[in-house]
Amino acid sequence: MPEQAPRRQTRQRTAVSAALGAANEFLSAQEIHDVLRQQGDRVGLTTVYRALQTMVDDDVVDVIVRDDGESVYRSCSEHHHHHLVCRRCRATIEVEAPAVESWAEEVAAQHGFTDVAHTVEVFGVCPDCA
Amino acid sequence: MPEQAPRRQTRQRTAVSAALGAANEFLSAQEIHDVLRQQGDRVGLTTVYRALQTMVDDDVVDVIVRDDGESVYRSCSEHHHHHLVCRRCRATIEVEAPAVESWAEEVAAQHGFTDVAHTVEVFGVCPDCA
DNA sequence: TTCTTAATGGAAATGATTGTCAATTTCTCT
DNA sequence: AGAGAAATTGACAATCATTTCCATTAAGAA
Ligand SMILES: [Zn+2]
Ligand SMILES: [Zn+2]
Ligand SMILES: [Zn+2]
Ligand SMILES: [Zn+2]
Repeated sequence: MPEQAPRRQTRQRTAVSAALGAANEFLSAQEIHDVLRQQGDRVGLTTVYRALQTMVDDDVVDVIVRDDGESVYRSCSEHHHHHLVCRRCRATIEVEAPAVESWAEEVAAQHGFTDVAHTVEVFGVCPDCA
Repeated sequence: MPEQAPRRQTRQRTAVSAALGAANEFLSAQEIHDVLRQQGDRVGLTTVYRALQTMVDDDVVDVIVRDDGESVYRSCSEHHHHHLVCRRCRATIEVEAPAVESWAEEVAAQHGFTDVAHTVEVFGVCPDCA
């Protein structure tokens, strides 16, 4: 039973959530902040970071860390999935990976590992960008 | 034919390479710098960063970005592989993932993606730490 | 040995993220 | 509606890994 922290509904959180919902790609906190500013939504950058953090904690947003170390966020479906990301336009498709799930379990078990988790991302160039 | 950049053999690069070779785990640049200092090898932190970067470019070192955005490095075998990492002691095992390789190809092809790459890491608690 | 140029390293700069804390706002209770 | 406790906000400072700068050093070819 994951402790439900109290979450108050504020203009700022609604704005961040809406911005993420409108995008199909992973966005950084700074990018979200920029989007909001251009829309006229005045939200502090610190607040954007905090809103994203709570959304990640609540499992309503996925976060991945890019090669350059910057974290990027995306509104995703709730069931377990992975991502197919275009490295040109950053369009993102959620994909299921049953073969990977079972492989991860298997290889972990073979080596006696417990409490297993895994990260899987696929990158490429999408048809539109090719 | 990947352009071979000229690489001079220096005391510093040898030291970094040796430190990585002696470790079984992923180490950050700072950690490598600390290890060298404790051994009496005086190497500038900037130089450690540069040595690691060239090694990554030359494909003799693997790098992954941790959740906190810090890059960590490890001397790995040359063939394509993935990692099973203990989140307690950080012991690392190289693993093959034929099922994952074919799945990645497949899912990318299904969506018309080309120039495909992927990242796969498995985390857990090793038998010694359990 | 001489020379060209890659390599080094200390300090300063960069840039994302987090900490601080007073002011504001949400939401419950009356 | 009004009061009050507690969560939230936001401007600014602080942190911290990594990069940039640049003058000095040293590897390797001739
Ligand atoms: Zn997702
Ligand atoms: Zn490896
Ligand atoms: Zn362990
Ligand atoms: Zn693979």
